[in-house]
Amino acid sequence: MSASRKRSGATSIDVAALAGVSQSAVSRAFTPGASITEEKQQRILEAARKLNYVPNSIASSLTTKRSNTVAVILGNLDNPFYVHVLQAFVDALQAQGRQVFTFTSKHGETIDELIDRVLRYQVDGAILTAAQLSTRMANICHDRDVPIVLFNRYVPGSDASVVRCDNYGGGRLMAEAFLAAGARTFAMIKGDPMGTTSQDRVRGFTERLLEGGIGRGDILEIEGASVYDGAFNGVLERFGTDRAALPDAIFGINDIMAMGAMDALRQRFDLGIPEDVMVGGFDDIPEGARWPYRLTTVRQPIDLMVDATLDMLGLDDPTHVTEPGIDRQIPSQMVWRDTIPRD
Amino acid sequence: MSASRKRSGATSIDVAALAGVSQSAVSRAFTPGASITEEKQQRILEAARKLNYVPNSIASSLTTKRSNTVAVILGNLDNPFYVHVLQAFVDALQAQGRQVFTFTSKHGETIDELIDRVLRYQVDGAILTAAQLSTRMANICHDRDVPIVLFNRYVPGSDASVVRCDNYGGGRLMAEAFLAAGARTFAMIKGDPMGTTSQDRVRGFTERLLEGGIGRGDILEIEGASVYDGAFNGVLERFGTDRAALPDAIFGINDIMAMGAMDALRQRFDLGIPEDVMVGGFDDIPEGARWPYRLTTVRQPIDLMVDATLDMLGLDDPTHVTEPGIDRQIPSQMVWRDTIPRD
DNA sequence: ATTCAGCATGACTGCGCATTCATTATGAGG
DNA sequence: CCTCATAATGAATGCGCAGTCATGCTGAAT
Repeated sequence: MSASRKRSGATSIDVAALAGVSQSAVSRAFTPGASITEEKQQRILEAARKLNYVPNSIASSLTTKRSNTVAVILGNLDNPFYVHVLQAFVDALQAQGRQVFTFTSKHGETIDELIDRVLRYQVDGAILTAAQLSTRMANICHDRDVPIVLFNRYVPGSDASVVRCDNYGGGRLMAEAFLAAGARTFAMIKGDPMGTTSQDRVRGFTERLLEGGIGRGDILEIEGASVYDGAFNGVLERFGTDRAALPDAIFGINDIMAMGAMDALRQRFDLGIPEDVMVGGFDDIPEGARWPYRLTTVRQPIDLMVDATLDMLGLDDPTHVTEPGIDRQIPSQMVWRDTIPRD
Repeated sequence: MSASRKRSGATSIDVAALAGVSQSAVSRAFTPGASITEEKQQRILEAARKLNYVPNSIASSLTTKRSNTVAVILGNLDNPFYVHVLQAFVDALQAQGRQVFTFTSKHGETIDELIDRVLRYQVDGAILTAAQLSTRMANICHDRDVPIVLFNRYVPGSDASVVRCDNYGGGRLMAEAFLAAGARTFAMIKGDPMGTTSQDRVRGFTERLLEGGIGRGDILEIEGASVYDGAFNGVLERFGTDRAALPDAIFGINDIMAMGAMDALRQRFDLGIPEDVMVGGFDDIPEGARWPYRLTTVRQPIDLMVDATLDMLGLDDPTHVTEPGIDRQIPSQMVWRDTIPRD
């Protein structure tokens, strides 16, 4: 047991020697559909088992130029929605025989440095669920034939591929739901001001309210930083103890913030929801469906979005050409539960 | 432009040609501490930038036999605790310049098949936060010098390295807390019956209660499947509408189940916590600290556990020998909040 | 029996880089 | 000004595997 790391293990040559065949044969034995007799393959597999041989994907990637890995780039996981997204991607990609590299954008790191790290590992594709993509990096990835799909975000004016939920339309849906329930004064808990997702939902919501005859002054905006605590504290700070200042309806730009807002309303004001204030969310995370919340929300169909993303990545199609600028919007949909009265 | 995947990009040879140096020099330019003049390095870096050159880690790994990747093997992410664990590992590993392969054990896949997939990718180490490890696979990994650390689980009788919280002791702590608060009848919401973590907590809890003079008959056991819904439904089913059957105290073997139990108690019985029933959890996830719960719990110090795990992996120490059978237990600790009365 | 298609097989090459080795350039000390 | 140690450099090699190519082999068809 030398103290030096050898990280050796048997190679295909060792297996070949033991099985009395060529190295090529070993390679074929581990390649589905390769030209090799059943009997010889069994013999090789047997030898491999004896030697605890495991094919070296790294070496394999070097010749095939495909690593069978995909990068999933995440922000933080404080929003459960992205946990579900991650899980969905990992499951779907593993089912395709691909492994997932999980990247998070480190504090103080630019997106370009991040993508640089990603590219070094020769991923077959990258999915961005956080951070933006610079034009320069988009070009580099394009040159290298590494498809990139932005998940639920886009860069205005860029021609990057994006899959997203109809955030604008979803915002409108929520506004309609509130209006139908008779609300006349509103508050929005906004997320990351840089996020296009948040912006679109805000825009859809606001525009629909204005169309419904609501005055701009009756639409409050509260910063929520896209996390539970941000919304909880945002509501407390905004309304202090001034119960009278509360609007008829509060729209949390995502479920986790809507939940934070609900908790704040209940704790501070002991408010009834929806009797005293209605609340709406966005995402439809399972957590929001739980009893203390029973949140009425707009669903982002994760599975459809994930499927669309993988499809757009085009990993299995050798003739696939990543057409630039495809922007696939998956329709959102109201999910009625108990936080907005319905007829 | 061709439809065929080339996945090319410039290589170190291209850069060398442009910069008018040898390929070796390019390699050195990208290797911190290598022997190269500042001026030449700058020239090379400049050429690399022009060509959009990014070093190929795959090729590099082939010669160095180190991939700078670590596998983190997860079960499902329904328990937020493991989300925080994942995040902690990703952050810590990225800070070391390593990338994370995220694996989940697929339905119907044996752990051996999983480890096989992991090994193919030549990870420098593996962290198991889910699934068990067979002796055979432990041996293979040992042969190949791939360190494995079990996170919060162990295989009795095996000599795998493990880092875990003092689950047994934590169970005892919770029992003591309940006893001190005057509880005499108890229920436990148990998690995965196969999980050593769950078993240890149950054992510590039960033993301490028995020592405290509680009769076995006064300790109910409820299956909770380690998830919120399991606990929520488990409580509803167990107690039906029979409020009188409720114990003085309920121990959720992890926080998310304790939260499920609390919601069930409040919804079904409109119970006051802790006035009518006390509740304790385990993990100390941030979600449990939120207002509607304010859960008194036992903390698993994630950061310490993660540090210990990485330390035990010994990735940076070339002389590191993965000693078998090290079982590092991190002390757990009571976190008092509002679900158990305290003097 | 002869021919030829089609599969099975092994020798060989190269993927992109790090590393060794031998050589040359540089600088410190006498 | 010379010597020797040290740094800098490039040519060459090999990591483990998948492909390519040429050859051998089997069996069906003539």
